[in-house]
Amino acid sequence: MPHQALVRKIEAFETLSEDERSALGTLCSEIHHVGRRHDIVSEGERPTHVRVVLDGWAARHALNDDGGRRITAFLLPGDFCDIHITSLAVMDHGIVAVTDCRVGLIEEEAIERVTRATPALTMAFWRSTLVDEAILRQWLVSSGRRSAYQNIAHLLCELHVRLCLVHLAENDCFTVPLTQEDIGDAAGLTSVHVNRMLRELRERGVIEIKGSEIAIPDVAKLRREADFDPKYLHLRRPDPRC
Amino acid sequence: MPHQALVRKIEAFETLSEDERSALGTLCSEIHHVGRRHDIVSEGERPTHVRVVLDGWAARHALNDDGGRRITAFLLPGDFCDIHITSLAVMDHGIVAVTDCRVGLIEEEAIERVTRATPALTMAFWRSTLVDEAILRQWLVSSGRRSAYQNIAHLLCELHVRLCLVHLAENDCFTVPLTQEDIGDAAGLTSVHVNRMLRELRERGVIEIKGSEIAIPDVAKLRREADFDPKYLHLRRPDPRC
DNA sequence: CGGACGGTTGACTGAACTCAAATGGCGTGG
DNA sequence: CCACGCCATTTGAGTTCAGTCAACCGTCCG
Repeated sequence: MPHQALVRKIEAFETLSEDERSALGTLCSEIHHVGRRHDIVSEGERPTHVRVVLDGWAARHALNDDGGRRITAFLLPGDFCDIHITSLAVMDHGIVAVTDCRVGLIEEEAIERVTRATPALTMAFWRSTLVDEAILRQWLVSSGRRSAYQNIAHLLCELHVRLCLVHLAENDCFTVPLTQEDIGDAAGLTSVHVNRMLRELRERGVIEIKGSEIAIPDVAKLRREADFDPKYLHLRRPDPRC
Repeated sequence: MPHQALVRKIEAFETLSEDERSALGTLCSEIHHVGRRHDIVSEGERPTHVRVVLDGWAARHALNDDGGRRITAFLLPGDFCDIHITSLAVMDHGIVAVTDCRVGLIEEEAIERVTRATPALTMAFWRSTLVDEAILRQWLVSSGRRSAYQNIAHLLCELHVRLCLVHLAENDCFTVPLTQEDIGDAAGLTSVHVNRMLRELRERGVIEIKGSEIAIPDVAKLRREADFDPKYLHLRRPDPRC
């Protein structure tokens, strides 16, 4: 089952036939392994392939001139790096492996071939990019108009749903292989303040942390406190687990 | 010249033939006028057309539960509302007219027809959505990793370039029909603090404000202070004016 | 065993927010 | 043409949330 996550992610948006599922399986022409903290795509690079994360976590990030780093997206198993990036432009930011990753490389024309053949996949790819944008917008709301506490709570809610989609969250419990520094760079906070907010989340009983495992004892409560409404993730059906 | 801005915007990304330019002219099936502060597309709506701003300014915005408002994008003349939105999903945010607007409505199949016929336009549309995403990422960097002063300076730099593209900035001077409240909602700040930062920008001599007219006496200096690098806007050619 | 890395905590600082009041421009209607 | 109200801008004073700096701890791994 090499592309399990990819199929599951796409099926969050569109029901696929057996043929369409196997079409997805033929997409990757090559598979790379990228070690933790190494670049999957570097800033300034001109990508020749579309990439998809098959295993592990990655992060888009931009650096600013006074040494600051901002993570602008997390890529989970099943997520495309940039489905329309090929031959278009130079990367204005980098994508780095947060954990060791298995990354699939897709020929540009393979995407065209598959989408021409199966409109459902075209739809699913489009919707997937629309959702990526919606996530960016929610991060903006979190950054400027939510408290640090809500910001992090909202991020956890988002990760919870997205991990659910690819079966990486069982019983509202999942692995978050991020350092508090990573979370801070994603939320626009310092790692010290992330630590304080995580403590508060623990003390208020809305999350439980053991190492990099996070459990959410009361999903509704966390979502209420986070001002989280999963609508923006545009899931196909209201999955009872998500 | 009804769609001047649209042609100019697209030509920032791809050189067009006369045929392609006139193909753009046939896109809109209908033109609406939307008054200032009225919705162009409302949250919860299921759009049946793609929309393009032909005249005036609009803003994407999301509201959160404690009354906060966050603008996540400004739409300038020539900008599409959402080129892939049709029939895909319910809007998870609204688009509001910042000034009186002329908005073009485009049938979904008109987009398909035009892009099938002219690959250059397909390219240009894709690149345009990639740039929209890049702008979102830069706003995230501004929000969490730049000072309020830099945040606003960066926004002004962005608007300057984008207005240049559609010939709405002559001699580094342009109209910004935003209230300080609007700017605050876009930058993730309060209008009071926006006011203070604008004063500082004025006092430091990097901008001049007269009503809603803004002049930038020294573009390089403003960009240096803002940590602004226009690379992320992926312009086709380094236009000396931008 | 020792060093590196990540997490945790405390004391202090400061940037941005809040609240409040005053100012100024502009359109409308008397 | 003035008076009025509305809206946006401007400024000050006080507050607070998140950042900074620094120390310490725990654990993993070479």
